[in-house]
Amino acid sequence: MASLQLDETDIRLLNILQRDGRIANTELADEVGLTPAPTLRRVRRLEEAGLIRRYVALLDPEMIGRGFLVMVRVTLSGQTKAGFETFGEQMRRRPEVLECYLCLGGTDYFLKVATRDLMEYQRFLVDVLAANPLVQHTDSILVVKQEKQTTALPLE
Amino acid sequence: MASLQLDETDIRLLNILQRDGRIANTELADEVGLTPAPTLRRVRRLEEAGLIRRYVALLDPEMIGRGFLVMVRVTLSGQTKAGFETFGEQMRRRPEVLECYLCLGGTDYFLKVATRDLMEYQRFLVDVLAANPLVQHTDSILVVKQEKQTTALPLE
DNA sequence: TGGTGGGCGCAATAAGACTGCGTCAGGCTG
DNA sequence: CAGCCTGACGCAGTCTTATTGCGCCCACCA
Repeated sequence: MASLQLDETDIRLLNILQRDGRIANTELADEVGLTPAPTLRRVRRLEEAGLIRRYVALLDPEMIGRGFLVMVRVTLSGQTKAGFETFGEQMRRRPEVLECYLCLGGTDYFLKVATRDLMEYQRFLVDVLAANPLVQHTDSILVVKQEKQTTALPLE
Repeated sequence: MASLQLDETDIRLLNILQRDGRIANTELADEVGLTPAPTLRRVRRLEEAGLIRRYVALLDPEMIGRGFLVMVRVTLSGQTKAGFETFGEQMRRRPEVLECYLCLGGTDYFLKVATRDLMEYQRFLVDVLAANPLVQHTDSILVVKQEKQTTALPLE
């Protein structure tokens, strides 16, 4: 895939869209100093190239009962291919697991889990992780305060 | 704030918008079986209540040179209020730090860092964390594979 | 210096976003 | 039980955006 040459304007478009994914094209055009037509063509080009992967709405975790955030380090009992595949698939199915990474560095898997509160997390820990024969050990890191949380990737 | 009663339709709207934040209101209306007018009114209500916090574009990390992901556990040298505030502020300013949490569980801070590659991460580790007098110890967990990564929170 | 490709703005059309208004169903009150 | 009130829906009309064809211009190449 051609890595797609990005100019100054493309970068500004991407930064704006990372901040406000639903901005009207006309306003987007104003902000970058172009007319709507070429602005839209640029955005479409970025979407089609796959550089813009998708647009999403971000909800308030507190308001929907997902304000309790925990980072979990998981060590599997054996490092087998089937074990890895199974565990990954299991996590993919769990709605409270927002992120699941296979890792290096003394930990097999790393999870970001969102629940309503400690009690609900405890249930997840006991019923899903501890009860899982693939899991040998876990280490839960409870989030007390979110200093920073962004989906916007820095460009250049 | 009234916790805002959500019915079946609201939940469907939220799930759709978490998946596609830029869907046209007319199409959204079709998907939930309403006409565009009340659909738009519901969405506005969810936005104004703060339940929908914002809309964003998600970019492809690989394509913009941010494909190398590391989870970092950071222990500060002293647990002082000023130290915590300073460190949090410093991380907020670093573009490669996507997330920064103050934590319980044997770790003071937890970071999610995105760089181009190992070399760039190493620079961050050495120049930003190791060189920081507030930092006593760090533990880097390199992500090898992303099994799951979503911004969509499960509803009810 | 004429040829060429890429990207821009213009302008017209189609599509979607908004909003005022009348209607209807459910819950509550006299 | 009938009338009242509230909330939410769909209809229509208006206004704003999105989308696309087209001609123009500039930079680069031969």
